[in-house]
Amino acid sequence: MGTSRGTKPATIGVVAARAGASVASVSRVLNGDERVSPEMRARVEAACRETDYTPNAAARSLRGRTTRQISLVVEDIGNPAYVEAMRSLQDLAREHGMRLLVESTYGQLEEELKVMHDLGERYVDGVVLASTRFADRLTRELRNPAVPVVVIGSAPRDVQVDSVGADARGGAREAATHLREQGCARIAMVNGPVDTLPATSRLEGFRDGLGPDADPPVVHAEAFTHAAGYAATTRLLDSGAAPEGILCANDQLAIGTLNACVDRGLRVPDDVALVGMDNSRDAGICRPRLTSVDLRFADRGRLAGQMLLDRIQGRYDGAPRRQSVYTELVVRGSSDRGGAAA
Amino acid sequence: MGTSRGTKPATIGVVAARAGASVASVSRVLNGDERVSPEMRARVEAACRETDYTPNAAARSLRGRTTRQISLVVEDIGNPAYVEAMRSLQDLAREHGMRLLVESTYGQLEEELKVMHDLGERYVDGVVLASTRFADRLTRELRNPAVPVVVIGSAPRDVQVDSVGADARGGAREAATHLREQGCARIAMVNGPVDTLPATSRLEGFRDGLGPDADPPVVHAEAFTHAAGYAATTRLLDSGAAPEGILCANDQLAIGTLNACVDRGLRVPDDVALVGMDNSRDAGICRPRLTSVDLRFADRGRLAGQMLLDRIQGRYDGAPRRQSVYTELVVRGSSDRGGAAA
DNA sequence: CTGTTAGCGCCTTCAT
DNA sequence: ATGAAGGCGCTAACAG
Repeated sequence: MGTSRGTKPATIGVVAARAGASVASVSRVLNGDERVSPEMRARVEAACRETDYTPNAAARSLRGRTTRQISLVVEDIGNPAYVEAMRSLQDLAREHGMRLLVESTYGQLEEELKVMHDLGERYVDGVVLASTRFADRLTRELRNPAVPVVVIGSAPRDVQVDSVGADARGGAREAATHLREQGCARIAMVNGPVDTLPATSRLEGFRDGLGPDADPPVVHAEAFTHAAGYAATTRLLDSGAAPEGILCANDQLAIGTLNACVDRGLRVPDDVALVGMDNSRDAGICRPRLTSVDLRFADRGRLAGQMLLDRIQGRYDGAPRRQSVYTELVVRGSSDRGGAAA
Repeated sequence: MGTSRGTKPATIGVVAARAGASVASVSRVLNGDERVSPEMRARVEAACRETDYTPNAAARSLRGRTTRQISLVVEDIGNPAYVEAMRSLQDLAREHGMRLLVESTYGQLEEELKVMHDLGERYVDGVVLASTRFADRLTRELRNPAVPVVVIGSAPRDVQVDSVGADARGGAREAATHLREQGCARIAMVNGPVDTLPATSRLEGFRDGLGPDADPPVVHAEAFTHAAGYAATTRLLDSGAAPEGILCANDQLAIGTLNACVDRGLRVPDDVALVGMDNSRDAGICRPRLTSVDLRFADRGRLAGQMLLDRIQGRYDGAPRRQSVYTELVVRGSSDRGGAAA
């Protein structure tokens, strides 16, 4: 026979009738308008309770042209770094009575384009975009989005959009330097897919750290995942490189690299020292723990959300702002050949 | 000066004007109604393109009383098992032109209540709920939800709601039996928080597997997290239990347990064999790899989504349906004392 | 095949 | 302090 969901929800009109008031008064009470007598307020509130009234989000959105929803678009929600950004963003949204939608595009340009295009439907008030492959088409799409957009990560220089970057290049440089200081003779890099922005900047930083004369082996993984890191490292080791230190472009790759090394009987950090990037949750759950460059995704998620709210709530309406956070090398056991850290 | 977002989006009215048609015709074209002449269709489509028209989601929702959004409510989005459910659910949603909202409640009853209450706003067409602590109040709330709800996990017997369970008790039993077969003399359990449903059923299964005469040590972690698993295991080992096998109530706890063992110099699986539950991504990223009971969260996410769509799209309107999936023990290195598996 | 129109539920001037 | 009424953008009758 079906559930009792048949009883359709009360509207503001029903509440008004029940309270012997006008819809306007009910609306005022609902929205905390001062200009209502205490008795009226009491009657309306009682009526709301009695009718189990809840405002209709669609009607409010249509009328108020605001949805109280924001969206986070990431490439792969399996990546713990994005999960951290998501979490802080969700907390922020909640503090402001907003909801968070999550779209995972799996690095498919088509998906990202579709998501950005759908923004025209205005089902969200704004978007935080964490994308690694800014193709030309997406760039163009971003020139005039229907709602505010804030990018987490490196936005191309010619794209005019708010962004919260991190000095990944500097972080990679520091990591490479650290590996040298640990006495690693040959240092290699397990990088991300060639066509991604992070791969570019992190490789630059890696080379910065090793100096212009070095010609270090670099392999590119097919994705920023454990499996891809494992496969890429296998290729690297099979090539006979025999590195004493490896910088991985993110922690997921580093975990894959760690496992590849372990499975070959290499001792970490004695035979080979490892450094990852992101300092995500992954870094603490392996043994040895992973040295990693903290790219502060949680902070950046919140910062991005704040910039977005500035736009949404009209507090800021100027030229695109580019924020950048400091990065920090967190040394743990995977690279500590002195023997101090765990 | 601000961006060019000032140009407000075209409505169906301007498209109609531009095409020299009525709004009805435009609406028909938009919705694939057959009863329009090819010329009309062409004109309207051109006008849509020229005006860069995109339908307004709020107006459609208000009119059609459907939002094309569903929501996933989980306790902790940091748990990879939920991430898997989320992923498959998002894929399903996308296939049906729907969007997914994610709410992470961190096990706060207040948050869950609020989320369930907000459903009255009808900002989503339905909800998939993955909750571990069904308090009485939530149970009551669930008695008459504003939109369809499907539960992933064990719904209490007296709650009338669609659900997709897994035979966790049977899985735990199988895991305990497996540990016995591996020759573990003393077997302990690192369980989840006492007041959670999974903790109960998994403990039952664990006891089933060890037999009625056993009185195994059981510690309860404060949460289903790595850190809590580490802490609980430390307590267990400090108590002098010296188990040769440990069943952990989920993979996150198991990772924590693994690290606690490693940090104490215990060899896994030789000194102590470990089994987790969920068979999430975590199980494959540690060394040794984690033996785990597959609770099939990805499958269950999709199944839950399908049951939800059945309700939303009116294909099913009967009594609550309870599905349950089989579980499967996946043996890996952490418990393999024979020496076969990796 | 095409157009006109009512109304989804709400907020907000504008009057009183 | 309260009420009446228009309209947000769209779809689905209903009329022609």
